[in-house]
Amino acid sequence: MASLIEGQARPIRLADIAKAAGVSHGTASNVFSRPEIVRAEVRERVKAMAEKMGYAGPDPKGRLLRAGKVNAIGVATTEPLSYFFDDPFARVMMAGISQACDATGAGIALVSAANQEKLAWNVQSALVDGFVLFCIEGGSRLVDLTRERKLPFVALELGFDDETVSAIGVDNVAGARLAARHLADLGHRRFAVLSLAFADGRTGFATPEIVRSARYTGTRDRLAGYFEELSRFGIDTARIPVYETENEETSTKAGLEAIFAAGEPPTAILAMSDRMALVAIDWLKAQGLSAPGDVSIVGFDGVPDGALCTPPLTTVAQPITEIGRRAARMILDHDGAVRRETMGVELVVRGSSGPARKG
Amino acid sequence: MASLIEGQARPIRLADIAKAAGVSHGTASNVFSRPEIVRAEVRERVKAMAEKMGYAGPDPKGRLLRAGKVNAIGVATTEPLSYFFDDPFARVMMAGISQACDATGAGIALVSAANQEKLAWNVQSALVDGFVLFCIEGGSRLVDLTRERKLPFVALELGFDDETVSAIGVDNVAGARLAARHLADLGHRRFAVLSLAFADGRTGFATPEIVRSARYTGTRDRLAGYFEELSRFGIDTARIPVYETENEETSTKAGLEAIFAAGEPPTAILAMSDRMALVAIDWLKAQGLSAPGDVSIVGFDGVPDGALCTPPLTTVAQPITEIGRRAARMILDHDGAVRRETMGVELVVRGSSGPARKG
DNA sequence: AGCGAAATTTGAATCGATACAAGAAAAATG
DNA sequence: CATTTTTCTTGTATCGATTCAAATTTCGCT
Repeated sequence: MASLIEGQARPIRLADIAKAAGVSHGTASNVFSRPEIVRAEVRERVKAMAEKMGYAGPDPKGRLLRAGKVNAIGVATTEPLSYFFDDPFARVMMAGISQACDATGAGIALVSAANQEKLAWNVQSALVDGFVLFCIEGGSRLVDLTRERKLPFVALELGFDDETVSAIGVDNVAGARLAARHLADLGHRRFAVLSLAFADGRTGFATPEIVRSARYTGTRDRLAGYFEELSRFGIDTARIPVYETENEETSTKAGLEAIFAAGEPPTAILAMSDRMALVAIDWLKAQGLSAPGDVSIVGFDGVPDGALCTPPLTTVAQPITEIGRRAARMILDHDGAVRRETMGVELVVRGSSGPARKG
Repeated sequence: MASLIEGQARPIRLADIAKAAGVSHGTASNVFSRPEIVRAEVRERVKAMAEKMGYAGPDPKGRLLRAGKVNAIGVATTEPLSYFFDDPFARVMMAGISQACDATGAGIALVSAANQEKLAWNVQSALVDGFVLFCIEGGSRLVDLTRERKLPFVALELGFDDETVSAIGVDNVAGARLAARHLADLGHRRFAVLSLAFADGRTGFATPEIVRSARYTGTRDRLAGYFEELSRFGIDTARIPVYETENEETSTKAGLEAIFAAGEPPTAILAMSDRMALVAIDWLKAQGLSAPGDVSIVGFDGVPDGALCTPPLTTVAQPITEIGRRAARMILDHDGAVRRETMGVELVVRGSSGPARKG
């Protein structure tokens, strides 16, 4: 059976009601966008006609072309869209972005795609005034793609050396040092590192070679911070296993297995993300090991979940919400300048780290 | 100081590079949208010119007007945007919506506003092909506003009698009965209800009068389900306090205080949302009462947080993700028909409910 | 009634692309 | 070399509004 929609040939345009009401395009437009400059009588006549003809109001598609501004910012990632709602880090970040958008009445467009072609298309065709980029796996490609749009954009997590792109991130070296010092102070001497990616698509133990040629400087900086600090305690960092994961469960578990399979197990794990740290806590429990009894763990990020798990996670907390707010504001009040901001971090000591076992 | 942006008079258009490359609009357009039909030589010439002039590629604003389809669905609420990332129920729902969008490559536009005028404007000007409406507080206004756009939309939570709007919800009566029976079976006889709103902007104990004239039929149905079932156990439902909250912390605590201040305290609380149930658990702990020792609690929704808290929450679980997926698909493959779907619910018994204390 | 000022209304131009019928050029065929 | 095909290219119309200078109407006042 034919639906109501199919009945009407095509949607009513502003021009249609203008003609029907016997006024010009311009006046009809004014009735909706600046009603105060139209004579009351005419205004009512046009409105009545619009009502009668079932006019849906000025179509934003038309307005947009004329006005040029969408009043929305795009948030893009190479992950699927559900990442924004599943990942705790992303959620907190989005909350910050939301706050800034709420304050100015701007909207948020979520942009993503599983595969490369679609990502390109989605970034190219997103109706936004600028982008906030979640630079995780594949971040550099995303930056290149976005640059093409010639719209303002901010990369989150400062993962790039490239000084020409605006970015907000944290002091990775300082944060990593905080974590390392905390564990060293507790007497730990045997460490392992669960690392984020140094380059796209890698997984497994990272060689010094890989570290040196890291594309993601954030990862490199965190490792550098760990090592610098541990060196000061006389620890031979060359012997510390560094396992690169994809920051999710499977590869993190693989990393833990590899780390604990090889020789003398660590008494402390430095994880470059809370996500990996939380997986590690679960994994240890499953192995019959206790945290912090047998192994201490310190994460990085400061996601809320870390406070809720058992034991609660010691971590290097980033001001995630504030980063999100600032990123959104950078787009919203964009002035053409490239800005690179570095935020401070804070060590939050909770239950997952404790004194090293004697012996 | 003048920025680079101010330097160039205005962004380069497709027409500009067409002229510069000595081809027509049409050909230039084809170079980008259907490169295969343009002779290789010409194609390269145009592309080179585009590159040289710093053309950002076809502007989606222009394309949109011509094409008509945005390829994005709007998700709207009367709450601030951060609601989508803060509220556990919303998050799970959004995950479902995201999955459907990922599958078809569609984008998601988040629409909201704190105040009424902005809400109207944001709904009117959202660049989307349809809406999914989170009908919470103020949902009916949102529906009215959205209807004006004459775009397909789906109301979540079936909160309306209005049979002309597409909606997806759950069988509230059946779900409520499940919860009530569970507690009655455990021997409870003194109940209290933490209720969602019956109408906008109300808070406090609900009179039969208020219940009768409920605008939100979802709330009414849940209450009816509770009462029907409890009646079968010979419980006088007229004596059960029903406190209407705004489904957040403050008013829920106020409700608990009011309930426990009045006469004989309940041994079981029926909460119409997990959110309220979780607040109740915390509140009881703070009062030195234990759940389920002193008071049993059963929630409604089945958000993941409920499984994690202490004690874990017994609740009536909705298939939230599936609802989200279906809602998004309704918009994505819209066919003009009004659809109203009712999903089943499931009682998930966890630690927050236990046998009633003797005496 | 007549005149200038103020308030409205008009209509063409513009925003930036895509679609398509028709024309032109190149390639294939006799 | 003429003719038919095939492959490209062109130019115009269209998508749906907003803007703004110019034209017109209304109004207040003498």
